[in-house]
Amino acid sequence: MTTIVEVAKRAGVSMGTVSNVLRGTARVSPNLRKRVAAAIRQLEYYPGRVPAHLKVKQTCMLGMILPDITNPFFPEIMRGAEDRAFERGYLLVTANTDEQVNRELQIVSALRSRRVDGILLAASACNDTRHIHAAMEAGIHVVCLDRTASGVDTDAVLLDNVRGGHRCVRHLIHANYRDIAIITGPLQLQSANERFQGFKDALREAKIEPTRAWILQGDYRRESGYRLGKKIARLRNRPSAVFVCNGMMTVGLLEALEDKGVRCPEDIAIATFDDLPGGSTLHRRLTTVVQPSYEIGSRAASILMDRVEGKLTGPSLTVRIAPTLSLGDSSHAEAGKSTGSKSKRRSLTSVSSR
Amino acid sequence: MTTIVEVAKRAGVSMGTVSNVLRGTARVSPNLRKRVAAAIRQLEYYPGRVPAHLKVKQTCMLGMILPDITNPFFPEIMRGAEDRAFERGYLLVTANTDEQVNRELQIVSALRSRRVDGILLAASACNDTRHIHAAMEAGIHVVCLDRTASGVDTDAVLLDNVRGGHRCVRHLIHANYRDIAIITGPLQLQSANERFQGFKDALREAKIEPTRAWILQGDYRRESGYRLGKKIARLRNRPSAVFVCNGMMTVGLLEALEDKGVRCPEDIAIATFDDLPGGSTLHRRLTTVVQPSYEIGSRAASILMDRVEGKLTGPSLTVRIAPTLSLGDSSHAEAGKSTGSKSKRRSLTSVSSR
DNA sequence: ATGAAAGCGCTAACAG
DNA sequence: CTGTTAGCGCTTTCAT
Repeated sequence: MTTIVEVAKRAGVSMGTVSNVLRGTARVSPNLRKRVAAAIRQLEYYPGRVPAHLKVKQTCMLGMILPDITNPFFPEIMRGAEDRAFERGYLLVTANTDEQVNRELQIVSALRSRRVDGILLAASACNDTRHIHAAMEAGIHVVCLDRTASGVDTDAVLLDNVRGGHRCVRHLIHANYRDIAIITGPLQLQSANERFQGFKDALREAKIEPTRAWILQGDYRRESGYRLGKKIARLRNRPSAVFVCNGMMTVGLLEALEDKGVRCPEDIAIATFDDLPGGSTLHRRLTTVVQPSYEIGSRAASILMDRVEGKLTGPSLTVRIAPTLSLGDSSHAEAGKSTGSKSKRRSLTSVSSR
Repeated sequence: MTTIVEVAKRAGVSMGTVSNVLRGTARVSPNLRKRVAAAIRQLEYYPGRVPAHLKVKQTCMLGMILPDITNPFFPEIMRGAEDRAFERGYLLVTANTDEQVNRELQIVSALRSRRVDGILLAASACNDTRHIHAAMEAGIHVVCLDRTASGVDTDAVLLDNVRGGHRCVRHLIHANYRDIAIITGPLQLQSANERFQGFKDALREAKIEPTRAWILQGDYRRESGYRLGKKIARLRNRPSAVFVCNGMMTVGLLEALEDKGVRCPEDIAIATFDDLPGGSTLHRRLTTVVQPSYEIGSRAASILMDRVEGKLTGPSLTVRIAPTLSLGDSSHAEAGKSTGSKSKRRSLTSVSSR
């Protein structure tokens, strides 16, 4: 492997000079600069950042820990983060936890040993966050994404889940559904809890008493949507609408309903969090709370790099991002026969008007 | 930051000894070993791999270059690769090219400067592969995924595209469709070309003359599927079936058909490469050539690490992975009204029988 | 079995 | 402006 010394020798200068032209640290005479450039080209020298890191305490690598990139919610987040990172010369080291704290622990450890400058974390549902604490104490910046790590004071970029759930359910109520079931996420997860809260708020506002049997706890995964969908289909007093707290569960729910011959929206209305996998268009019949995932990743990465570079200091920040309500016809019984009407997508704020 | 020296001091041993207990390089007396362990715990010492790399020429990081993680075909590949990598102590540094060679070039460069041990590459469609050549000459192992980099002799894990296309189209023919259109991928891409080849082979076998106007070139992206779908819908002599060469374009095609009021399969049959985003179940009506994406990533990563570790030597390997044909009813006109029949999924080999 | 010491490739003072 | 030099944190001989 070619090193800086060889380049220096070849160009007949000192390694300090080579370093200087490479990094622009100091002014170098055009003459030498040219010779160095030539040597670099001839030797195909590739400056290595690894040893550099020993001096300059930066690797320009960010860890990105996600539950599962296979969940279509996350790739967009990753793109958002990557695009910002790449612009600023950072690379992303990514890993999936499958929601297992144990794995999260190993990953954090692996990232620390590689000396990443910071970590973007969509924390697994668990109260044991000692590893996060430890990392932060060691000076590694952490920005939480989508969900916070419980009991740790980090920067965070989160969706305004309460609001999303609230508006979504309110929409159902306004559309004249009053018997509304909910399929929640795993309630130990902050986001799931908040969406549930939004649901309850909306019911309370409308003075609707929540029905026990219509509160079904899922785990954000397809299987649970399927299982609970079957349960709903079998219910003697079936709700007229379901609010589903994420996209994967909605996929499962739709399968279950199809299997049971329950039609949407004729027999039951659906409104859900998350675009379904593949973008909304294919499923434009669904009414969904759309999360600006790309922006979530993008904002989080920017904050993280600002911290790393010292451009951002002070107490930790929490950014709440507003979701958007996309109106399909899964929540309008009379629209059942519609053929291919485009869904309207409005900013949530504007939806507040009836 | 705690360093190995401080640990050594604290434990009252030399840094060499600490290193030895850490890496198990040499036998250390239980006594000292215990003291070292204690010191490490007290100081919360986190061995860093960065300086280690200066001696041991390995970073245990693999680069993974994909066109776009947002394309639902890739997350599974990434999981496959990551799972294998993580097992063996490697981390993945990922980046997306958006099919732009220029960006690919920058990424390769960034990865090289971080001294990754090897690169998993789903190459962008381009003939200029000097950067790949250069990387390989510099001793960085490259394994191509899904598509090869043209003109470079690397290991590769590819789908058997010709076979997939062939079987899929043959299935259409057996189902009595003879007027078959194709929406290809970008033909400068090997995979697109091969699928097209499979299409042609199947027609030739059935002695069907290909119709010029039914050969539509797309670019694997949704928009092109939509555009070409409209074109098909407008055609005076409309084909009775379409073979679509990837999932994203099928999404577009379905949209276009819906917009034009063309029903599938009553008006036109569809068979496609790739599960649609969200898993097959939601779209189980579609007949698809299913790629074992997880396995592709998994195999590629294993080969790469074997190369890196010298467990695999010799000429470059090409693994061809067999796809699976999943029969839906999008390719059976009479099944149009079916409500929720499960799709049958058979191994391709068994499909060879009529 | 353990310690001392010489680098790995690069950066950053510091002299000149 | 340019060269010299002293590390960065760790591994790895090589003596002991």
